[in-house]
Amino acid sequence: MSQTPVDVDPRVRRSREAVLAASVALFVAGGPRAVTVDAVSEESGVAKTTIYRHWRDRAHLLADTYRACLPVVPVPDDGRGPQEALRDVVRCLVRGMGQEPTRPALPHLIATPLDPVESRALPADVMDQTFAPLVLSIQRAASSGVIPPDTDVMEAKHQLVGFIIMSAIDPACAMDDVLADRITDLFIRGRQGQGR
Amino acid sequence: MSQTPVDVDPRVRRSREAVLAASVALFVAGGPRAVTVDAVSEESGVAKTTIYRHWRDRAHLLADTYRACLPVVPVPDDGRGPQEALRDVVRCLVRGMGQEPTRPALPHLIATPLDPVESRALPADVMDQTFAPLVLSIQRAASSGVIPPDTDVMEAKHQLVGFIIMSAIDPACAMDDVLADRITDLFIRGRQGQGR
DNA sequence: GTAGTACGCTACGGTAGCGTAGCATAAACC
DNA sequence: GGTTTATGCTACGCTACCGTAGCGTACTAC
Repeated sequence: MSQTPVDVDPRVRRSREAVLAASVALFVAGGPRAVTVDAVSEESGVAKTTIYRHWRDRAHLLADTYRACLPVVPVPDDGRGPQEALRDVVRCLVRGMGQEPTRPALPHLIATPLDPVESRALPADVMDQTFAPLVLSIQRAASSGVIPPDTDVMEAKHQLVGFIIMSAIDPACAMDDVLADRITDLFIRGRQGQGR
Repeated sequence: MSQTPVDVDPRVRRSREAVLAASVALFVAGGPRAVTVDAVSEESGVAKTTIYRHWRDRAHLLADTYRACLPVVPVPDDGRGPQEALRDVVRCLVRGMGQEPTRPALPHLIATPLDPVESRALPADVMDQTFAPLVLSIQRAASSGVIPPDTDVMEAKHQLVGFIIMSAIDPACAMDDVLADRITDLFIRGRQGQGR
């Protein structure tokens, strides 16, 4: 639903894109609560009735808006070894989280799925998909010995994701490869020491 | 405003506590949006008019509700050295974040201050106060050499806070001293290696 | 050029929430 | 016991938002 096909009536295409752009802007600025159909209509210049011709109700519009705010992280190619793969994923994640519209939307991206009202049309695991490549990389790093083989993958995920997200929430923080590599290094070094 | 004095009309005391308990429950269950004056009135059994006799408007009620959801973390006593002080603070934080009502409210605690509508009566730095003792401990750890003296304190804060918060958001995660100490150890060990 | 279709506009009905007014009741204080 | 004060109750007016209906217009495709 987020991907509008190309071979479609250009009017439809235009409307859908305008609506989604407006709703993303509103979500970023004010969270799910700000994404009202009336506000989206006003902001986008698309009539409210037209919005309802493309989305069943507000919940479905919000679901697409939510997805549009998430960064796309490619699965690691693993060609140059597990450590480099992990490094690449963290870089992508840091860059993705640092970009518009993800960065300013981040707190809302976290809270929305927890809201029983706002999350009505949201699949439970939308956010997880974003971090799936990271989890994969952690598993590979563990099974290849870059970090201990008995590493608790979920714990490691919390460690990395938490670091990244908190950095992204801090507006003073530069979300670049320097930070990404630092996050990766601190992570690996902490786990390479003795003990589990 | 969150602390009702003891030497006050017991009716006032009762009303305030019932209202706050109800609004916290609603906030936990559904975020700031669920904290409507009507819902709080219904849930608490306190008349809406009475609520407005104690809180100027909904925004002020929500501000007190928000504060009531934050854990209180004592400043480290530093008697047994900076490393143990850091360990203690992380333990308190992990325990605090793992408890009701903080844990289930966490996503909303993060998102609410970012919402221009909901945060109307919220001071900008309410959340920061919760982590102030941690920042202090990190600074002491740095100046005493437990971690490198040129440590970026804010970065270290993101690292620790992120880890803790992500763990608390995962309902499968046990928020106990074992986890706290692991977080501290991974943190210190990662920073003790060579390089900054 | 013509048929089909997407769109804009206006006007609804319904609901939920905010904050207030006025008055009766019950509890606390002395 | 009598006064003060907090509370409960009902009923408002106002606003914002949801989702729909009907009709005329403009664009697209062929």
